Amino acid sequence: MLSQQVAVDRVFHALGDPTRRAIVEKLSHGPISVSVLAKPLDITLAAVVQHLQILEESGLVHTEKIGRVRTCRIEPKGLSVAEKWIEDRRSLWERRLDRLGALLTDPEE
Amino acid sequence: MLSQQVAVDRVFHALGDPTRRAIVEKLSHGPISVSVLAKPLDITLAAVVQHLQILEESGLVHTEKIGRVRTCRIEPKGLSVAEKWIEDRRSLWERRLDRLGALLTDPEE
DNA sequence: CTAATACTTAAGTTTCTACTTGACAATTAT
DNA sequence: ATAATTGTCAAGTAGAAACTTAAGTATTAG
Repeated sequence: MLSQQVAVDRVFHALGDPTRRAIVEKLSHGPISVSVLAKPLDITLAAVVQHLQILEESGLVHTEKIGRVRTCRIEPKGLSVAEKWIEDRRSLWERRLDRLGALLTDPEE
Repeated sequence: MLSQQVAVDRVFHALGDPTRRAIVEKLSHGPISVSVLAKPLDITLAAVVQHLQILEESGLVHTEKIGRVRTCRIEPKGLSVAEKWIEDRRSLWERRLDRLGALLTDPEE
């Protein structure tokens, strides 16, 4: 069971790179092979494969090799790790503002 | 007017670093000064200031100096840039699955 | 006035990351 | 069988990023 901390680290590290985000963007339109993925990205296929490894380890992408073709698709659970982290921060911040507002309009402590 | 593309790049780059995420986490509990922020992070104050510059340029954090103390607080708009990017990917992916499901259960094209 | 606090800035170091090259393996097409 | 396609792997390189050190500035406390 991978700690949530580590999962968050990996997901945000993965999304920190613009090329990897471009890959996720592409895959959000549907699954495609590694070479199709690589074509518009002006880096070598080997570099794309390295990005895919990071994306897969982070849980953002799932890949499956059939014959000589590896097909890649988005793993929505990966994205939700990042989404949850953000929402948690926001909710803490907003709760704090609420408490502060309550204290200002209704100062009974 | 900062292009949305650049904003997304900066925000995800900023969130890609664990120390900067720790800073955002701390700040989500309320505004604090640079030195208070630095205390639990075993890096020098200078390093923290450098992270804060990146966080501020990305729009995730706002700081204000009064006297000799710089107070830092979260800027929720920054987080929403990241949130929106994620939600956009997810919605594309889910729409695609819907179309696919419709085609399977109701194949009239 | 002096000392302590709270940063700020610049420069240098180290560590990490993305990328390339080149050789190779497996699968599919001719 | 041979060639083309699709991807894999390891090693090396260049540039970016994180961090430190050291010296300096502005503000506040004693």
